Amino acid sequence: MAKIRIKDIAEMAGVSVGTVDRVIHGRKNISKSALEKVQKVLDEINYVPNHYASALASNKTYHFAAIMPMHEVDSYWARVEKGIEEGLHRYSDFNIQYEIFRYDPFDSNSFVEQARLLLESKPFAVIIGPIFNFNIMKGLVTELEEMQVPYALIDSNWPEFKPVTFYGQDSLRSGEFAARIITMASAGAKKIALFKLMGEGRVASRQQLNREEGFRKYMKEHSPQTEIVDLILSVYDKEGMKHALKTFFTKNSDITCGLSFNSSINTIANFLKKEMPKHQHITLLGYDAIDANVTCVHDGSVDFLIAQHPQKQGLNCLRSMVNATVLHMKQKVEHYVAIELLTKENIDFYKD
Amino acid sequence: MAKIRIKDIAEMAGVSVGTVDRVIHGRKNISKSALEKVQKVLDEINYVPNHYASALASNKTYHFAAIMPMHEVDSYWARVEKGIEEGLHRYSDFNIQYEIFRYDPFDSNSFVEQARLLLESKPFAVIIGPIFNFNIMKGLVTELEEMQVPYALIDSNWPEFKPVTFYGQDSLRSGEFAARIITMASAGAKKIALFKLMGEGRVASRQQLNREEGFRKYMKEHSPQTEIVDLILSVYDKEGMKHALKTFFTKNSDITCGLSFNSSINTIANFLKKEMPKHQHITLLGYDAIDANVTCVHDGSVDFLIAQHPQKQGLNCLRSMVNATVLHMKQKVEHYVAIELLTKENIDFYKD
DNA sequence: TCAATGCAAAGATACCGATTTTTTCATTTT
DNA sequence: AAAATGAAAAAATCGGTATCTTTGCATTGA
Repeated sequence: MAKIRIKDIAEMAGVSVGTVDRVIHGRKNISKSALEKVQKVLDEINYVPNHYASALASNKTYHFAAIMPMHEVDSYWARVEKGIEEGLHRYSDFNIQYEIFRYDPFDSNSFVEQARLLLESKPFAVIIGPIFNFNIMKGLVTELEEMQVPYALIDSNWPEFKPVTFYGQDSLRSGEFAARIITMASAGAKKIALFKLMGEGRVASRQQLNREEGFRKYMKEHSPQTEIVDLILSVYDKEGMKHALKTFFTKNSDITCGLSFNSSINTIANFLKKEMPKHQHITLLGYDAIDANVTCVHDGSVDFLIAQHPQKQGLNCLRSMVNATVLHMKQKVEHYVAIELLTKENIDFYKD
Repeated sequence: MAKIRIKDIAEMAGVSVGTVDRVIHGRKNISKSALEKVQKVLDEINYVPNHYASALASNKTYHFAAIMPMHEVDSYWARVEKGIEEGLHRYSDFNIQYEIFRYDPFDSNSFVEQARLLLESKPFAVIIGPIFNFNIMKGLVTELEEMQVPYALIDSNWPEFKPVTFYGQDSLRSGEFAARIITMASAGAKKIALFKLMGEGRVASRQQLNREEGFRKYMKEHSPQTEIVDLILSVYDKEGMKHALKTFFTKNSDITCGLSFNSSINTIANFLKKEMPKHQHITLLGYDAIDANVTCVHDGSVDFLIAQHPQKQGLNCLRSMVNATVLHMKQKVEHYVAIELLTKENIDFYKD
C-alpha cells in the first residue's frame, strides 16, 4: 500500500490539491460542499502527510530563541547549550536561526530584562531555562502563550504551563539515590561529610537544594544514626579552602565518605591526593561527568558520579521543538531524564 | 548567509545543475574542464546538501531487512525489534519496507538458512543480530560486502567487518560493574549466590557468559575470599525448581545476596516472597528492566537491575541506518551502550 | 570532401509531495 | 453592464534527482 498523497485525496474527492490543502489546514475560502467532499475522504483514509516535503515546500525561516542561565565553560548549562547547538547543526537543512539570552540566575531583574529582549526578537519558538521565582517565569510564559509562540521548558515546569515539551530531572529522587549509594558504599559509616563548595553562584541552585533535601530525607528514614557533617567552602579562597579541609580531616579522622551536590567533588579528591596522600581511602560521590570529575573516577579518587546528561537533554529538547513546530509531528510532552550512576567500571560507556 | 544550493553552484561554475549533480555524485560523462570548474567552486564554498530534499527527489523504495534471534515476548530481542519498528514508524515518510528473518540462536544451520532467505530478498540494507560462530557471521557479511549492501551490527562486531553502524554492549565490563555493586551492597558477605536459570535457550548466551567472566574477574581481584555458590535451575520444571531453591536456602542459610546474569532474577525474588517470607532479606541483582523485574524492584524484593536499553538500541540502530543510507549523512560507527544501574530510587526515570 | 552516424557531454525539464501564489471563472453587488 | 468578491483550479516553488533532449565533435562511407 503506497502512501496516500494530497494529490490522491484531491482525485478521490474530485477537487484540486489546493482545496485539499485548505481543508487540511483549516484555511478560509472553502465552500461547504468542497469541505464535505474532502472531509469524507479524509475520514475514510488515514492520511499522514510527508512532514519533510511539507517543511521543504513552506520554505520558511524559523527564529528560535533560548533563555538560559549564564555559565562558565563546561558547566551544566554550557553543556545544555552545546546539546542545543548540536541539534541545530543536525537540523541545518531547515532554515533555523538561533539566538540565546543569558541571565544571571540569582537576579530576577536580569531574567526579566533578557525575557524582554527575547520577546522583542519576535521568536518563532522559545526554549526556557529555569528561574527560581514562579511569578517571573509565569510572566514570560503568559506573554508567549498570548503571542501563540510555542515554548519548551528545561528543568522547571508547572501544571498550568503548556509547553510543547519539557525536559526535567527529579532532583529530590536523585538525592535519595545518592544517599542509598553512599550508605551502601560506606557500610556502617557513622559520619558522612557533605561538602558545599560555593562558586560563582553565591547560593546553591534549586537543583542542589532539592538533591540535599532528598538526601537528608533518605538518611532520616533509613539511617538516622548517621551523622551528616557539613563543610562549607569557597572556591575563590584557595588557601583558605586548603586550610579548612586540613583542619576538617584532622578533626574528623573517622570520616570515611563524603559527597557534594554539585560538580566540584574533584576539588576534594584532588586535595586528598595532593595534601593528604597517606590518609585512608575516602569514598566520594559527586555530580556531573565533567572532565575533571571523570579523571578522578578513572584514578579511583572519586568512586561515584551521578550524571544527568545535560547535553543529551539540550539536544533532545531542540529535537522535540523542531519535530513539533517545523515538522508538525506529535510529541510526548514530559521527559524525565535518567538518573545515572557512573563508576570506574561503566564510565567509559557514558557519552553525553 | 543563506544556504548554497546546487543551482547557486551551477551559476558560479557556469554550468548547469545537471553537471553539478554529476560531479557531486561522481557519475560518468563529465569533461575534465567541467569537473575542474565545479570542483573549484566546491573547494571554495562549504556545500552541504539538503538531505531531506534529496531523499524526496530520489523517490526510492528501500527494502530493509533484519536477521535476529528468535525470542519470546518481552525478551531482549523482542525489545530490540520493537525499537526498530518504532524507528520505522518515525521514518515512515521515506518509503521503507521491512522484513525480518529470525533464527534459532543455538542452531547455526538456522542462521545460514535465514541468511540465505535474507539475501534472496535483495535487501537495500541489513541489520544483523549476533551469532556465536564467527565464520558463519563472516559468510553473511562477506556476501553483503560483495553485493555492496550496507549493514548494521547489533551486539557483535569484529575488526575486519565494516558495518555502517555498530551498537553493542561490553558485557565483560557489565559483569565487573555487577560485581562491584553486589559486593558493596552486601558489605562483608562471605558467600554470593549465582543463580543460573536456563530457559528455552538450552545454553547461556555469549552475553551471559561474558558477564559471568567479568564478574568472576572482579571478585578474584577485589574480594578473593568471597565464595561464589552456583545454583543451576531449569524454568521448565517448576516444582523441581521450588524444591531446589528450598534446599539451597536451607543449606546456605548464611547467604545474604545473589545475582543472575539474565532477566530471570524475578523468579528468585518471587520464590522468596512466596515460599520463604520469613527469611532475612536477600540482596538481589539481575539484568534487564522487563516488567516482571521492575515490579520486584518496586516492592523491594530485587535491589538492583542492570539495564542496557534494548529498545533504544534498536531505535538508534535503525536511525543510524536511515541517516547513513537514505539521507546520506555521516555517522559515527561504534556505539557502546551505557551500562545503567536501576534501583527503587531511579527506576521510574528509566524509559526504554 | 561532405553528409551521415555515433557517442560523450551538458543543458533543459519533469518530478518528488507538499505549500503558496496566480489565474480563472462564476456570482454578487453597484 | 461593469466592478467587486469568493471559490477553486492551475501553476510556480522548495532543493534535489533523473530522464530526456540537444549540442558538439570525431569517425565513417560515398
